[in-house]
Amino acid sequence: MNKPTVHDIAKEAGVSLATVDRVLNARPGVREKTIAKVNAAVERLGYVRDTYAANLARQRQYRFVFVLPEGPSQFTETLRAALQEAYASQIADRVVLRTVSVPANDPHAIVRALRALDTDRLDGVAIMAPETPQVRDAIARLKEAGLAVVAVATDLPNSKRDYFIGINNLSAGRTAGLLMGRFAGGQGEVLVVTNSMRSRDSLERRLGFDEVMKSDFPAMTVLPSIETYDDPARMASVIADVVENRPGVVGLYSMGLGNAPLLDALREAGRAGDLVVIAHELTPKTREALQRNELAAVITQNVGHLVRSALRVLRAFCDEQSIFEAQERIRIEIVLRENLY
Amino acid sequence: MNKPTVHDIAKEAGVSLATVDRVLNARPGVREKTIAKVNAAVERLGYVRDTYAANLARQRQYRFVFVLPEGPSQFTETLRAALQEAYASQIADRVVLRTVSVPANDPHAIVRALRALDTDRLDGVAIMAPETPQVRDAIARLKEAGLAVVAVATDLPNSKRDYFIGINNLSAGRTAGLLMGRFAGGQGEVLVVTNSMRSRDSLERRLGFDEVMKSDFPAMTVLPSIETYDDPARMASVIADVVENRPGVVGLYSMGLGNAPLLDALREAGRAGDLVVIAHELTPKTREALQRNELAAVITQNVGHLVRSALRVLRAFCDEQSIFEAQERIRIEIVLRENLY
DNA sequence: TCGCGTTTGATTGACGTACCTCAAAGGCTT
DNA sequence: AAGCCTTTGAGGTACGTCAATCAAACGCGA
Repeated sequence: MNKPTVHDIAKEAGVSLATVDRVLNARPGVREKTIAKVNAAVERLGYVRDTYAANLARQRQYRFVFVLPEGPSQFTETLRAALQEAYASQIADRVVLRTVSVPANDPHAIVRALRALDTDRLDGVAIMAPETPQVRDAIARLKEAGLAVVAVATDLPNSKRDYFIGINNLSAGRTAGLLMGRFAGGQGEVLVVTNSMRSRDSLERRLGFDEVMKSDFPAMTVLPSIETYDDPARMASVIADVVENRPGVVGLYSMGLGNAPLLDALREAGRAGDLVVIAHELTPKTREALQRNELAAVITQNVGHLVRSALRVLRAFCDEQSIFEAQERIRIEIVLRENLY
Repeated sequence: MNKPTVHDIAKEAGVSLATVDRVLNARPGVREKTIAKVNAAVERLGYVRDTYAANLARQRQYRFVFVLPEGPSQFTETLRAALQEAYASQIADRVVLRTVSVPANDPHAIVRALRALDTDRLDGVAIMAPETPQVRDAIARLKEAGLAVVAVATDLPNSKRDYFIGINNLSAGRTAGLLMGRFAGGQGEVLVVTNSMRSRDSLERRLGFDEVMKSDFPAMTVLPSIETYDDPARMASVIADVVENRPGVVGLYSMGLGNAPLLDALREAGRAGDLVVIAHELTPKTREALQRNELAAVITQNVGHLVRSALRVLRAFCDEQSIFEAQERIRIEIVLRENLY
């Protein structure tokens, strides 16, 4: 009735414990025929290795580093919090975690941080950073040293990272487009704002947004993207301009970070709740705006999942195990006033 | 640098291993002062018990049973699949799982199944069943026997269950209402269908739907709920009636199970893609309908989360540990054509 | 200072797996 | 059939924790 152990396998297969061990751990010196016998016994008894006992015996440690952008952004802050939480839970079993902060938009600093990692004392790295040629090289170095490398939130598609954990920004943009079109009734102009179009995320979101607008809501006009460069004053003037000179604007899509200034500017201009406003990332600010009907929808990803998934995937790569894709797929979540949780 | 063990604690506190063990496992025969010394050492070194080594030594087994409605419903089928998956993963470490199927709408059979459970050979039960007085009593018996009991997907609010894992159906209905109102443009009539209004889920969803319709979209009219009793013919005639005699109907909200007949009937009537149709539960059928624009939105819960959460919560109750609420909260997910994953 | 009960220490053997060593048995070639 | 290499067996130690035993030290009142 109880779970079979290696001893049961040995008995069932009619071989010694040492042989079972050799087979299970793919050590050499066992005849094909014997291997088959052991595997058959494993099948018959439905044996599954107790990974925790195994890790205990093996004294396995997973030494991971998270390289994250520094600075007081809501997103990275919640990410850090989620990391803390995950570290305290069972998911971080046998994991030793460290975080390294790097200036968000300084490619050299990122590269320096990646180079500074002691690859001998490390098993895996999770990176959130924009991709540059130097970053690509630094990642190649990590891979050559035999580390597991995953990109988190922002993909590094052209580097040798093992896996990307995050949402597809093209789909996120398409989702925003579909929501915008349906909420706005398929008529009118839409303003698109972001802090910077230099980020791949914004580019991809815009692309997806436009695709859906064009195919599904041809009667709507999407205006060129406006960049605010994290400047609240610029944001305020953009909104003021819309209110005064653009009566045809019915919707506003905020693709990037910095929703707080946007929401403030809208409230100031007296247009909050009047336009269909769609933004990304669920934060205390956007949450409040949803509740006040100042935001129509927020498109987001669950940061807790992001972190847990990163840890699972890093471990899987370290153990050369396969990944259960469905579990690791990060969902594009749509949050309205009523499903704020 | 390495994780501290009980040995390190003993050294740090200047006591023996046996004493550390007594303190950590709350065994008697230790002076208050010594307990404090040990706890201080635990604090200082940041010791965390290796739960897996502990479970290994303790030979801990979690014997759980899932009581699920039988019959070929898409929802329970995906639930069973998710359970299989979870069982194969790390989450089910030291868990021995069994499922019991009961006829969905036979309260007596459910009670019989619950009574038949051998409480001596069981640590926890997860139940998905409608609440009746007899079910309440049966659950009280399980609790008296010292088992952990959680309700899954359908709450049993008046019984002694330890926890409910699932979405708030009032909020789900409100979410549907908000989507319906915005998608339909705040004008026209809405038809509401369900297989049966006798289920608490349908009642609560309808309540939430109406609340939002009334407060946010007063210009819309919500028609009385129509019950189809799982009868495709009845569904077809309902749809035919709408198409012929109800030109004012712009939206359709399907609250319950049985979306397949609904979608078939709509397609037959040539109105697929014409009405704003909102349904619950993501299945292959609803997924396909989203892709064809025959469904505007699906409101769903992630069944994988549901199952994993149930396992985690059952374990937590067995170990008298606290629950990390935020992780166990099941989200109301909104799925459109573009975020089908 | 004796005796008694309480508190502490020292030690041991599990749990399921990994990994190592040494010896024995087996098969193959010549 | 001897010699050699490959395969297998037997046994041990370790991992971190639990749980138990028995002995030793301690504190306290009389």
